[in-house]
Amino acid sequence: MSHTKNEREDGMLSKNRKELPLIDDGNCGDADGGALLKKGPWTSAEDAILIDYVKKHGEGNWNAVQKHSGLFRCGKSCRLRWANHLRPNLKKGAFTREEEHLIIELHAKMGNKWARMAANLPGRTDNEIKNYWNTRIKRRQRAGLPLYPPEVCLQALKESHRTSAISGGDEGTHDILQNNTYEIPDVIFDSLKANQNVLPYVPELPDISASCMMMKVLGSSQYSSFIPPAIHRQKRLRESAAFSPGYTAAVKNDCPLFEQFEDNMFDKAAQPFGQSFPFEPDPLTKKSQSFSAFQGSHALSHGNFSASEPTLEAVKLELPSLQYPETELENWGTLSCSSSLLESIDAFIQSPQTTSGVVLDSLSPRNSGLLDALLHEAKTLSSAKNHASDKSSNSSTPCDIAERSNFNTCETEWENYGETLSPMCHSATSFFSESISASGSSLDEQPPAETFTGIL
DNA sequence: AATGACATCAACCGCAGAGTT
DNA sequence: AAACTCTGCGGTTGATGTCAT
Repeated sequence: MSHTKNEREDGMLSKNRKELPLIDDGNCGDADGGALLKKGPWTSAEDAILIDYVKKHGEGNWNAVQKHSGLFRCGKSCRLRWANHLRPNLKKGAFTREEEHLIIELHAKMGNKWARMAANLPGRTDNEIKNYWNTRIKRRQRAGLPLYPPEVCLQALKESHRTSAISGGDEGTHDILQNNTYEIPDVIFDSLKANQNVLPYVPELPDISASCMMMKVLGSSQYSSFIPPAIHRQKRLRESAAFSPGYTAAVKNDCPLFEQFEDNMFDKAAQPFGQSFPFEPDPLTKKSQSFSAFQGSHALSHGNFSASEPTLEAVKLELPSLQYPETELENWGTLSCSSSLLESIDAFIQSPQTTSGVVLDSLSPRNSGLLDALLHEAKTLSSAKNHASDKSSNSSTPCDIAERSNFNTCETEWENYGETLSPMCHSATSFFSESISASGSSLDEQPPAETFTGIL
């Protein structure tokens, strides 16, 4: 591929980029003694030089390449070219189905950790995976489909329950918070690797570590106050900002109620939390920061949407992702769980924990990611209003609650509650409803109707 | 055939962490 | 301890290809 392109480039130095090859100002982010460095596509001649250099000197010390080889490329560029195109054992061509499955699994676990994902896909580069995922995002956004198959989401929910049960509270969360690298246990990857050869996908997913999803949530400013100082503030801001523009636009357009919520709710909601409310009370930035709470609540937010690709349908179509089948990957297991899962969400929303636990809970989103983040948000908001009601047992899991929940009641109450408060009134139920109306057009992305009848 | 929208890919940029001086 | 360098990562952009109209 790259070769073909290079050959073409060699033959036709036509368009501006080739006629006037971009010359770096000399630093390429690095010191290089002031030499003019070329940018833009690599030619096969340059490739040959680089390959030759690496053969002689080995990888690394990329900044020395230019000095020793006469290649007018900065070290970064050389490293990238080598890593993505020239190094041996690179697998070219489209991803196989197995690889696609694996990428989805890995992304559910890790988020946008392309390099680490690449480590689990021999011969593939982080750039390839990243491109694949971004393409997938666009494709599925357009089709109104979730990024993650329900199985992955369900596993996340299960994981969250298990983690909660084991940690008996927020300790586990704190552990994870402090371990901001959110390492995935090797055993999980071992499991993944073991499954690599038995794909197409088996519903019996390896343990989905929801912590990664949570960390995506934590990347948002909502939880920035919980992230230990070890995480660079700039990075936190960057991460939280990554999704914000599109999301903000999306909700403002798709969920007009949020305008009211935005203006009124956070003042109200913040009161019970005092200074602990996890937003910076900067009046100048209040809007965006406040909104980040919801941005953060969407566990799929960070990493699933490119900040450069804000789409209006993103939120309403992506939020209920766990309700959609991955028709593209039809083996993602049964969806029978989805409706109960859905009910669980609404039921759990409807059954906030005791007031005494509210503050603590609000400060400690459990490490289940997607679903718990959603639930956590809902609970937090619900608690702001629902001081008196302590209807349900704290020990109830969403699943337990779901079994005895009244779906309609949930929805009604949320409608009432959310009328002036929250985009989450569109959450769970409403978002799902909206999403259903947006059906994909392409064959592999068309959501099967039967799935939705089970939900609604 | 022309055109525009979308998809794909390669490459760059800025940042952060680790290592070194 | 501070400054510097190298390396790697993730986000983003731009060029090109492909497809539909």
